[in-house]
Amino acid sequence: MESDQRTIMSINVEEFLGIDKTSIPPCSICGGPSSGYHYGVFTCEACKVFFRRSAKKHHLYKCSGRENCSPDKNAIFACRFCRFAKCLDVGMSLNYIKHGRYSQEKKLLNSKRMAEIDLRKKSMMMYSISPLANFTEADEMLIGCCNILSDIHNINWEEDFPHLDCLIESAKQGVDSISYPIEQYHDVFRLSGLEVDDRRKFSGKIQQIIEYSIKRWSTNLKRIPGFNDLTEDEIFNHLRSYSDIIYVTVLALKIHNWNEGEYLTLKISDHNILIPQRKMEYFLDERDFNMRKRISNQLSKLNPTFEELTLIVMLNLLKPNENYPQLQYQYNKMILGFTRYLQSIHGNNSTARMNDIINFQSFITMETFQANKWRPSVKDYYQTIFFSEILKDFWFHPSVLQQEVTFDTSSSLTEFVNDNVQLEYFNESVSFD
DNA sequence: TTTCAAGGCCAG
DNA sequence: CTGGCCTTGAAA
Ligand SMILES: [Zn+2]
Ligand SMILES: [Zn+2]
Repeated sequence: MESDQRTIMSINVEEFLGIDKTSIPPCSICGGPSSGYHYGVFTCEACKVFFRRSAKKHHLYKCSGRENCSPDKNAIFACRFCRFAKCLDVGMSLNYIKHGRYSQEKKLLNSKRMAEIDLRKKSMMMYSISPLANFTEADEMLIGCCNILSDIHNINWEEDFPHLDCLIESAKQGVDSISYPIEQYHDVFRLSGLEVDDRRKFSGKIQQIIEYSIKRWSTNLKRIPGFNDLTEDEIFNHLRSYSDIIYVTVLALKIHNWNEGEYLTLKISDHNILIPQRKMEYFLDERDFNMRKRISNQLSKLNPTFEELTLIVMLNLLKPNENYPQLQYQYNKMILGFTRYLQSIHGNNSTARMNDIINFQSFITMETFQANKWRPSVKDYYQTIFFSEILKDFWFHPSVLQQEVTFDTSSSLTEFVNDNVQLEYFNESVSFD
């Protein structure tokens, strides 16, 4: 009954998607923000008044260059000759003046206005063509990130794990042997160093694969612009803040599958290790166990495509922070590329889908935040079963457990933010303290 | 009524 | 001359 709805972040997705109906094409002359449709063309206030004055008085502008000057980065057109020339070229005309609100049926303009229609088309083309360069980059970013995520999981098992059969067999034996609750196992081990079952046979083998996967993440992420000047250690450090996101990919790619009856299925190459839930409850901390199931449930509701999965991952990994400000640009590209992907798949419903995805992403952030409260208490046990130095460092490094989870309003995702769309989290039973 | 550009005003 | 802001009035 108590539907736990939280508004952690409210965002105007319309604006974020750049499909806000009130948004106006940029100034066709200088590229700055336009103030509307002036003399037949979308222009800014400055270019509007510049054109009017220039067209009314016959100014004899001269170009000191080669009559092909462009506005500078601040959208300031230094050369009057070229500015006026561009106005004419784009089709500004004192004869084309519009008053009042826009008509629903501009297409029914009479033939006398055909000239103006052509000019308008021209300006509309400028509007739609100029952002394309950015879009191309953004699309490439999305495709590149998808490829990287795919490459990470495209493992040549024969080459990298020549004795995989043995490894799997041993892991299965370990699973079979699990027969005591964590407390008993851990108490006995702590006091006497004895193991009441062979769970370390399982975890020890699995940790080899996890370590190997982390390595693959680090090396492949290095291919992303923004990461390529970082060392692999730096990427590793960055990555360990996002182990829950990595787990999302593990679930999404069905490497872990909680949805097959009483078993958790662990898929490694073409081997399946079936772990009865009861044994899993003996193996994982209860809160950990429950969290993983919750994530699994939410994820199957979302049922993301591979591209969407890529976005969820990159939304986290590329989140700009003070250490890596260079990620900002890549992050923006990613979001733009993904936005276009969503629009091409869902059309008008892309906003709703984007909401679902952002909700899911925030759900994960919230889970991580909650989990980091209890994780220190299970550190001992987990470091017993996952004993390699790399994994100790990865899961239980102090910086991971102490990290703040912020829903910061300065991220570029929320820069586009406004408070029109209320996001709803957890439409069912997930409750926090 | 509301929307939206034209043109005036004025400081820089 | 430039350009932000405001008033005015046309059009839907
Ligand atoms: Zn302009
Ligand atoms: Zn010039």
